[in-house]
Amino acid sequence: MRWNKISDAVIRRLPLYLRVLDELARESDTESISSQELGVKAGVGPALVRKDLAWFGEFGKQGVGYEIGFLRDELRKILNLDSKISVALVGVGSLGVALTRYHLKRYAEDESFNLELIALFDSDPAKIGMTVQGIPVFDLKDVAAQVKEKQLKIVIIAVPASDAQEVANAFIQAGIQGILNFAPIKLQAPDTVHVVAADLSLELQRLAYYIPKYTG
Amino acid sequence: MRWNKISDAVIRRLPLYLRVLDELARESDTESISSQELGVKAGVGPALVRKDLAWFGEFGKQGVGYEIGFLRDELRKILNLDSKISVALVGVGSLGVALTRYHLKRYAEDESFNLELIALFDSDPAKIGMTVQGIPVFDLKDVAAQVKEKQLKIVIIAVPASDAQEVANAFIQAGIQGILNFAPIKLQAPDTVHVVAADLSLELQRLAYYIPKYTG
DNA sequence: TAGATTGTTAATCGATTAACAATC
DNA sequence: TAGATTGTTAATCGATTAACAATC
Repeated sequence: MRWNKISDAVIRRLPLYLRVLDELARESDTESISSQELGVKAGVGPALVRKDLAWFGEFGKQGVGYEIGFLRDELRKILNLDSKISVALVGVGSLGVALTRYHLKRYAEDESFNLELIALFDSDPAKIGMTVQGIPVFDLKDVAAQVKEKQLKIVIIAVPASDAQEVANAFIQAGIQGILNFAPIKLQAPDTVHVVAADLSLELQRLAYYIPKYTG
Repeated sequence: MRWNKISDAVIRRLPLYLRVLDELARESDTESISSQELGVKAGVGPALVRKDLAWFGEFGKQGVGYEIGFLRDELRKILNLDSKISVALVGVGSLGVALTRYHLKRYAEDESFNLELIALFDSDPAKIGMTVQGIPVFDLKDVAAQVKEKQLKIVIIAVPASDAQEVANAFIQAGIQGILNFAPIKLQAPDTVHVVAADLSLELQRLAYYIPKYTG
């Protein structure tokens, strides 16, 4: 499936819809849901819900709404979550380990979270060869070989800012497709590689703007 | 300082500019920077840089640009980062501990990261009374008292999704102003409390969209 | 002064919302 | 059939970019 140039604003709402549908499929016994209801649960207007979905096909029935299980399956397909995607994580420090645990928990609990963390990387000889939560830690030197062998598609970067670009380069070179970056720097990458910034400190600094200096 | 209704799109670029200016102040010996150069370094168009800054005042000189140290100081004031803001974190699991370490590192390394983590919370009696990286762990029952006593303004939520809303309610009740939420649920909060979602699994699912099924 | 760059207004672009014919 | 709700087009809203007079 290939659609031409759908806005990122649309794409970031799809996992939100998917989460609502997963929950409904689990906990509700209703068969269908209207754009109105889905919008309320996702925090989005009903017209926007319909417009977002309409980019990918006609999934609803007039007068009825969307069949929950069907729409969930379609969204999984659209998001490439209908088959497993292999994920790596680099930087087995406390953040890396915590993210590994977090990831495994999401994988276990959320049916639509079809991203499987199967390889960790570090440069510390004391860590290489270990397993963390059952996942092996490889030498950073083996990135190229492992990306190829394990068909790794996405890498989570949890190394210090000073190492992040170099590490990213190694994975880009090896043919990774997506990067989730926790280091507080802007990574340079070709247009073919999608980079998502998870920059905690920027978010906190932004939050500070909304804190009135003198409360009360 | 009070400006009326400046768009969130503007606010989220300010910490980015501030980061560039901090780096320039440290590593460069030039006095000033043009909107052109600042834009390149922040990944933003020059006209947008000027428009963003112009919301808050006239900080530049025609024909010259912006004086780096001055603009940095002004941005710190605008973002309320010119004086310390007290931050709490709840959920002293592996993610909470990792975020604590991450936070302390940012605080030590980044001059403009004036958000000080001074209190941790958990409900596990085995953790209450401990310190993590020198920061005390309090009982969740003491939220109200500690928020008041320590003037806590922001809380980082790193508890399981099932507990997140309840925990958020306790902090909201106690008068917290901002929440950074790592739990994979949409928190309900009054308009007076600013909530930022740090939802790792949504970001990864979004990234999956951009991964072509068959590579090569 | 001449060249450069700001702050700001007008033009453009893109995203959201409103409205409604089609139809289940 | 009558009521409800989709998919889609048109209207609105908001954000970014272009252009340029003011001025350092």
